[in-house]
Amino acid sequence: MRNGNPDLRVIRTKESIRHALVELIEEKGFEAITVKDLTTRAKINRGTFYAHYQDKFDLMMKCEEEIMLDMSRITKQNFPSVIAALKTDPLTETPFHLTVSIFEYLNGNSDFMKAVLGPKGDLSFQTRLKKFMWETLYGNNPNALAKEENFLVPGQYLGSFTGSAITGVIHQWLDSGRKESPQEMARILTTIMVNGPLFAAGLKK
Amino acid sequence: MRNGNPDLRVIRTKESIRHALVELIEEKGFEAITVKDLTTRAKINRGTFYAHYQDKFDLMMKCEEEIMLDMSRITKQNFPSVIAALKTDPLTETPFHLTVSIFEYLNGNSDFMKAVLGPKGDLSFQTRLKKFMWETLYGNNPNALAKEENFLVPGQYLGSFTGSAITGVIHQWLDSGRKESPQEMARILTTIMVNGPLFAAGLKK
DNA sequence: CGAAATAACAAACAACCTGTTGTTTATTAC
DNA sequence: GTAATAAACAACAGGTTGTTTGTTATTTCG
Repeated sequence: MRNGNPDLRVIRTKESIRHALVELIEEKGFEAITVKDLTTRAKINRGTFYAHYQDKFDLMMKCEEEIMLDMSRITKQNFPSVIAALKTDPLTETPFHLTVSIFEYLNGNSDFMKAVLGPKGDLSFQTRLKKFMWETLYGNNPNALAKEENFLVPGQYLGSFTGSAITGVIHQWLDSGRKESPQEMARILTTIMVNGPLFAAGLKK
Repeated sequence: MRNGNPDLRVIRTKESIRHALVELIEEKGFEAITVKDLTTRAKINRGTFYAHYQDKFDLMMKCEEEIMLDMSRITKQNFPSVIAALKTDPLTETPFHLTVSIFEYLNGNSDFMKAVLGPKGDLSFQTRLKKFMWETLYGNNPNALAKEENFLVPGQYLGSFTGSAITGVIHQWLDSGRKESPQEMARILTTIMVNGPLFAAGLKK
């Protein structure tokens, strides 16, 4: 770094480390990874790792931060009024197109996402992702949410139900090889959300 | 142990270790716990720990196994035909009473459950719990599930949606202090399942 | 191009955690 | 009471961490 210009060596090193991280999470799980594992796999000196990251947790945090920022950008820039659209009509095109965009983004980052959402991944990231989905759908003020009068149940349970459900579907999609297209996944998710899981299973009416 | 009689010291030691485990998961997260942490907190020698468990993963596994066995027992003994009941009428009393029983059991083991489901908990246990919820509702044969003709979406996404959603609601309940009774939680969960998350939020019709 | 800046390197370190060893102590059965 | 059995223990070797050293290689900019 000099005059704000990035050093090519830094970029190469960081890319190498992050690639090693994804591989190792899938192989042995995040908790079992040692810094030595990462640097051996990335073919860099162990001291170099500590020049860029405090520890493996710091590395993980910075990778996750990038994902969350991207997802926020997609949501807020392209679809500023998802909640409004949902309130007038949940079947409108806006929420559907947002869902397609999210799945398209996940498709491009599937390696990392699959690793951190998998059984050897990072639980705190799941929690953040659930909360993101919750807030994207119902807004980011849980107190206001809980006081909505036309809710049949407390808002917090609606939020946790929905956030977890969406995250669960995303994980299932990544884990089973992304056979469905983002458009198809958006249709599936919208169908369950609108009809409810029991009706979508043919168990109702 | 001799002639099947339990040694009082063993019981004391194990209880002490498990109590320390719950405390430490909430404090620093499972992955950051060392065996030394556990034994210091439990006031036992580190070698003693290895006499009972292979490592911290073995300890965790045995604690989780107990929970899963209990939940299976509750489901299978008292409600052998939840799926049949759901197919005839999801609003029947059987699924509701099963839900109450599950929440009552979770209420009695809330310390451990809250710890392992929390952001510093164990992801593989969440996966097992989701699968358990999935199978309890829709049966334990994913292939048969995917081939059901009256499904509006592929069965695997219905399963992951529902399993994750229920687990998410349970976690929210544990995390926000279990203010609602098991009966009230069963009502909330049943309401969202039957009506769907959007209708339950007043966003539909 | 050449000089200055900076990243990456190997090596070494004290501190810590791990899992195993052989030994001592406590409990149980006869 | 005593022998058998199992739990609890202290000490050890091996590995990881995070940091530091002086040195080399690469990149940036004038």
